[in-house]
Amino acid sequence: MVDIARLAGVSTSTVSRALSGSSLVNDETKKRVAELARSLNYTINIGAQNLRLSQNRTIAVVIPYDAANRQHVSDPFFLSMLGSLADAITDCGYDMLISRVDADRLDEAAQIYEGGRAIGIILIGQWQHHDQLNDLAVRRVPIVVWGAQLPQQYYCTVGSNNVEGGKLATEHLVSHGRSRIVFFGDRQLPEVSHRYAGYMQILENHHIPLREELYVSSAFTVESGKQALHQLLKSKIPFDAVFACSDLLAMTVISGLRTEGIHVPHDVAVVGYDDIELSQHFHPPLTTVKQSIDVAGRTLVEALVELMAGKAPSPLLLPTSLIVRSTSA
Amino acid sequence: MVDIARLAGVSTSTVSRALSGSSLVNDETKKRVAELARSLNYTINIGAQNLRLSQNRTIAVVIPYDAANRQHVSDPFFLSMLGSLADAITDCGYDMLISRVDADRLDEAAQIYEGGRAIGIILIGQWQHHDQLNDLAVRRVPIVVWGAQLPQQYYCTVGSNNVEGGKLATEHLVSHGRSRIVFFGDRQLPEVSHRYAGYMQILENHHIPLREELYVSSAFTVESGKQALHQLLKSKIPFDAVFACSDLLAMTVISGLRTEGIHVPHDVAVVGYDDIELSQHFHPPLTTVKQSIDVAGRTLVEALVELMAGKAPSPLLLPTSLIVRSTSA
DNA sequence: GTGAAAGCGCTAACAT
DNA sequence: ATGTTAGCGCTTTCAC
Repeated sequence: MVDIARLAGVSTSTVSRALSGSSLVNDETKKRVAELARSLNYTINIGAQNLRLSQNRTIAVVIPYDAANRQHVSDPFFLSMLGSLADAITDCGYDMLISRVDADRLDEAAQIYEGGRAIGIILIGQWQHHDQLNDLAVRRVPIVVWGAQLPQQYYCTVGSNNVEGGKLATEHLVSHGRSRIVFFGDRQLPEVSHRYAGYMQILENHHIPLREELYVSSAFTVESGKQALHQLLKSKIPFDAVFACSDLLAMTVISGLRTEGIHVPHDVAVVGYDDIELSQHFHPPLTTVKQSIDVAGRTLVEALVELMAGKAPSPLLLPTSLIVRSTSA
Repeated sequence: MVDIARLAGVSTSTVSRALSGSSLVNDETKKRVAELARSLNYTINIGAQNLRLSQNRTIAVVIPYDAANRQHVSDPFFLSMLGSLADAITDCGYDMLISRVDADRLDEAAQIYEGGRAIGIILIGQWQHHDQLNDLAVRRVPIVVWGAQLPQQYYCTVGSNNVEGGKLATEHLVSHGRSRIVFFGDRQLPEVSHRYAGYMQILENHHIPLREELYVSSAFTVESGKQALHQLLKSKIPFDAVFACSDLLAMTVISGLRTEGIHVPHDVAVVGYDDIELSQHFHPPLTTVKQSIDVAGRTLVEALVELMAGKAPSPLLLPTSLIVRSTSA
């Protein structure tokens, strides 16, 4: 900037004003400065500008990871969420910083905000870290979490209506005459526990006994899904349907069943969750509970913007819908 | 920082030194400062620190978008790349900024660097923007591009060996007795054109005539794939195999063929490209050319780090391998 | 319409 | 072992 000022024969103040389009500066000077800047490939230093203005246009997206398995992001739904957020954040004129933090040290996420790295945080992956998230909210860190709404919650969540999703899937299976429905997922996770609540409710409505042995715990990975299915088959517990907590898990289950000669949907009906793009191309095309990823991304950003504006957005529940295809008919 | 200094009864310099673990400061003072900082939830302001030290630990990942279709990131391979980069960048101790820029204004990417927003750029999506990328390199912007190595190239690329990939797929199909192999993709794109070159070469080796009508142009989207397949089927051109330029496209093709009563692999063999996670769970499990996403992410980051260190890393070609499953047997 | 000067939050000589 | 001072690149009062 000093260089431009020297070359243009004006002061840095004038250059600054010219570049920001201030009306106080002579049009001719403006033009001269603009040209000089272009020819020197000069761009304003955002860090310095931010410092001076005490401002910032960066939103951080935090993805916690388990220090134990240190597994990387691979679930298609999460990945799509990243894509959706990239678009939504860009569209709102913000920059997007991606940060992975140790799930046991979520408070580190606060430093991104408190250190001025970003003006707000979107966290994907609520897992079991309710208390840590509450701590963040109490510290007044502007944070919006993708996940389930829980009692005693001080932070803002955006998530799909998991109870409804659980009901939709279960009702559909029951209405097709299935009664031994395996619930496939990890109900320790808030979102999954809500889906399980929906599942239980529908069973109760239809006076179908809830069987603990039909609950199969599995994390959101292919590996975990394979193992869980293996256990289930080995146990010889009879079942005629599976409600899987993600499409990835549903596809894993269907593949596994197929290699055992069990036919989907004839022997076992399967319903997934998420409606990732590939689900419609799977064979058989997957019946699933749709969470709209586009809406999710936009809503998360909107909620965060509100929060940063000093308002207190209430937790948001996005509608889910059942997409009936061929794995359940 | 001023506050802490006042409360600790020392100067800001001492606080700064204490916080950075300088050996010049009394252990007792250090402890006092550290405690104060913790209790106030104080974190150093990275922006100011960067400004003062003229440093920066941020790497930008740029994803160009077509202003025309403004379609968002949705290809599973790209998305996985994002995940892989997030891990690789984090592991190297850098922050990751995601930025979408208009594909026709790639020079805007330079501002991310020149404006001090990031110290280096990884660009995913070379498309047809060879010249713009060269301009960036000439401007000495540290940039590494995921894509194909082209003649007259001044920027550094990392990409899989697309010629080899094309050969692998085609050789495999030919060796299974297929001779009317549809090439499914957009050969305007550098990476795809290399795959096409490999495809042509193998046909020539086997004295199989190259037929222009077996080239089917399709972008990397489901929609585009559906349409292209529709055109192909309508044209009644006979074919006994398809080499699709992404797994997503391959799955789209297989679904489309199935609804027409065409059996894969009996009537038509299909080979995809990428080996995304879902390919093994597809039915039938997809034969495909694997690009290792983990290696890709790490390699991109390594190349960029070298580049930033002032070295001139040569374009890198990652090996590909054929994963034979059931769509081609 | 333009310049001089102060300061955003931090660090590193240079004192002491 | 600690304080004083200057300055990273920018914007903005306040003068003129």
